[in-house]
Order: sequence, then structure tokens, then C-alpha cells
Amino acid sequence: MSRILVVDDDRQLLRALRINLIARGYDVVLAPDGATALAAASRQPPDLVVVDLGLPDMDGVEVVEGIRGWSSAPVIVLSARHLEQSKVRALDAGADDYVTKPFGMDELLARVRAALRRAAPASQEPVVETEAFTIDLAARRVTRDGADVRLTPTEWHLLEVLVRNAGRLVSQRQLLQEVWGPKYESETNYLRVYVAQLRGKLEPDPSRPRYLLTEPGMGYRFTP
Amino acid sequence: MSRILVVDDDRQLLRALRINLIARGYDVVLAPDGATALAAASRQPPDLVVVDLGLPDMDGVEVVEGIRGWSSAPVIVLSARHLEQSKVRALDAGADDYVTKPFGMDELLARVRAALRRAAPASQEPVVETEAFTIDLAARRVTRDGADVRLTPTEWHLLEVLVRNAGRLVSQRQLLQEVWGPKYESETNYLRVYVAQLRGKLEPDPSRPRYLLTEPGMGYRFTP
DNA sequence: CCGCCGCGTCAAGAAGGCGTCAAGATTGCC
DNA sequence: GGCAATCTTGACGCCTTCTTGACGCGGCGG
Repeated sequence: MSRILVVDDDRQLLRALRINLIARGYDVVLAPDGATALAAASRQPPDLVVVDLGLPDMDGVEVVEGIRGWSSAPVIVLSARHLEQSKVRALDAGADDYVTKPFGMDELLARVRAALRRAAPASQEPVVETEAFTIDLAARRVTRDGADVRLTPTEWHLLEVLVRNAGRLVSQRQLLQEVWGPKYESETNYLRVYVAQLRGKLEPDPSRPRYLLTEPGMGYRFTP
Repeated sequence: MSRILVVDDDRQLLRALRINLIARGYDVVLAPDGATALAAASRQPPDLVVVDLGLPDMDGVEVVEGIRGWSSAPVIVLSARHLEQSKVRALDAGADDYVTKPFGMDELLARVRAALRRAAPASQEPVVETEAFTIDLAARRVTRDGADVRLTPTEWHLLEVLVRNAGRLVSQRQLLQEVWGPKYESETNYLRVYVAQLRGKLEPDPSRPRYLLTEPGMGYRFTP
């Protein structure tokens, strides 16, 4: 089922959220601060993020913007601030919902369902098959000729972005931004190296790519 | 801009919403009850719906379900009921957000923006088809006879400008400005070269253009 | 009828991007 | 502390793309 990243420094609340979300069948990842959240998310990109505005290491809006940098997953903001201005800033920064503390658990769960429901059509695409290999996004597994293909974390991350945009051209900037972070936008070297590695592991004839195509000057495209 | 349907029986609130939404550039349609809302929506399908739960002719959840029947547009529910159960029912019925009265106008406007932002990608349909080829602007892909047509970045950029102005004449100045930059306004050579390349790749008979037409002395025109 | 301007065509040189490879740096694990 | 895997970095040659200039054709006006 869906993976939810919960970011909050209140251990008690974290615990309550974890119990309730797991009871509803969600896969839950917890993080006590923004830095931990970023690290956790790069390993396991979440389908939805619940984040408290009052984190110890970052400002609220900063957190939301940071999340928007690496994911299009819906973001629900929790906050003790009832100020209207605070809500407007968070929502305009990219948050999908704003819930003020204290809140009822049933309400939050309903808002989680609503957010996932709306985001679902675009994001989910569990298994992609080609004539040469199979990619299971949910299971994080690539199979070729019946055998698993070993991918490094970065290789996987890159492949995932391309596969989630199957058929579409993904610009070099977008790939670098999503896989290595906004600071690496100009490091096109990385793309050349890692695309070559993916081709070596996936393409029947790596010197004549059939699935991972280069669009010179623009970016790359995965075509199933 | 986006069309918003507002359903509420409180004339004063309706008036306030109308003024504020129109001031933000939205196209606003008003309805005092559920039946009127349904009629208005069939004539002018809205991009977003704001609906009060306490309507004279229908129950709240019924209204939301009714709206979901004819539209996938996001729904924001307004209600005086703070009861958690009421929120859960509305959200599970298909609402995207639930705002309790009284609320600040700025907050509501921010939630409207957030809902429209998330719904936006799905509503777009930027595919242009002709008898000879197909152009998918979102995927950056051109197909002809089932096969992909390889376009260089500049070729694509030029084609994109022409397609976005399909049917209209685009002046040479405008084309040069958008594709090569303001400094190249007089380099009409570029246009001749690149229009010819596009024709060679797209037109069935490049020497007798059918889609990429020249308007001597003026500019070029793409006719689907 | 002739000359001019604008458009289409072609090709070659210049510039920049891409694939490739391998060695050093870093990380994580035992 | 050492080993193994992974990531980063730089250099090189090839190929695509962009730029640029020359030429022919055709319509329009003189």
C-alpha cells in the first residue's frame, strides 16, 4: 500500500500517528527532523508526507519547499499556529492541506485518504514490462531473463524517475534535480556515466539503446 | 483562467466569495442550491467547486457525491459543523478539502489555489494530431507513421511555438525572438533553414507544404 | 521585359554534447 | 582497520547540431 513519511519532533504524536496509520495498512516512515526526512525520502520515496511546521532544524515553509524539490507527493502540514497568514504561506509553498493542532485522528486519516485519492491516478504505475526486462517499482526489483538485476541506489533512483515518466522526455535538469539534488543541475557528467551503466545492465545491445534513449541537448526518455 | 462553481444559500457569503474570486481572476458561477448547481455545471463544467454542506434542498454528502458524478474537479466543502464525523463523511464522499465556518477569506483562497494546482496536470491535454503526424507537447514527442521523429532542440522549440499558435500566423520576429532570443530578430536565415528541416521531417511532400505554411513577408503558420 | 527581394536549398566548418574509460575518493560493513 | 562497493571526477574521441554563406528560383513592381 501507500508509503507515508511522517515528520514531527513530538515523540508522542509520532507514536500515535504511526500506530493509527499502520492499523489502516499504510507503510509508515518516521523522521524527527527535516534532515532525517530528506535522507529517508531519497531511499524510500513516499506517496504522501505529513510534516509538522515546528521542526527543530528547519522553518516550516522551508520544509515544504524542500519536499517539493524531490517529490510531487501530496503534503499535509500540521501546525499549532492558527494564524491565517501561516496557512496561506504553507499552502502557497506547495502544501496540499493544513491541519491545526489539536486535531482528531479520524479527521487526519480522512484527509490522508482524500489527498492520496487525488494524487493516485498520476503517480501509481506498479509494474512496467518490456521485451527485455521487467521493472517492479513497488518491489524495487528489476528482472532480466528471469534473473534479478543488481542496481546501485543511484542507478535505481535514476531509472525510477525515467520509468515514472515513461514515454515522456525528461530534461537533464529535472533528472539531476530529482536524483542528485538542486545543486547538481549542471553536472551532466553524472547522467552520462549512470545512463551508460543502466544501459550496460538493461539494454540487449548497450551500444544501440532501445529503451533508454538520448535526446541530444534535451534529456533522456524511457520507452517501454 | 479557471472556472469556479460556488454553491451556497447564504447570499452574503456568496457575494463575498464572488467579489474575492473574481478579483483573483477566476471565472465564477454561483448557485444557491444543489439543483441549480447541477444545471449550471452541465452548461459550464467548472474546474473547481466550492459547496456549502447546509443547502436547502439536499444533504451535504449527497451534494458532494452528486458533484463527483459529473465531474472530477476538486471539491472544497464549507460547513458550520465542527464535528469530526461530519468532516470524515464529506472527505470520504469525495471532497478534497473541508473548511469550517467562520473562515478567513485568505485561507480559503489559498486552499483554492492548492486544489487547482494539484488538479491541473490531469486536466491538460496538449496533443495535436494531423493526418500525417502527431505532436505530444507534454511528452515532447512527435510521431509519424507510428515511428518517432527525431527533432533537435531548436527544431522542437520552433515547432512548439508554431503549434501553440496553431491556425494563427506567427510573425518572423516573434519566432526568432522566442526561439533564438531578442538579439536574433533579423536572422531570417535561421527560419528558412529550420522550417525547411521541419518540413523535411514532417510534411508528406516537403516541397509542397501542407501544415507548415509560409506567409510571404509576414511569417509562418501551422494548420492542423 | 527586366531587375530586385524574399524564400528554399545545400553544404561545410565550428562548436558543443555525448559515450567511454579508468583512476581516485568516499561510504558502509565486517 | 581493512575490504568491497559505490560514487565522483577528469580526459579523450566521435558524432550531432548549430551557424554561416552562396546560389537558384519565382513573384512583384518598375
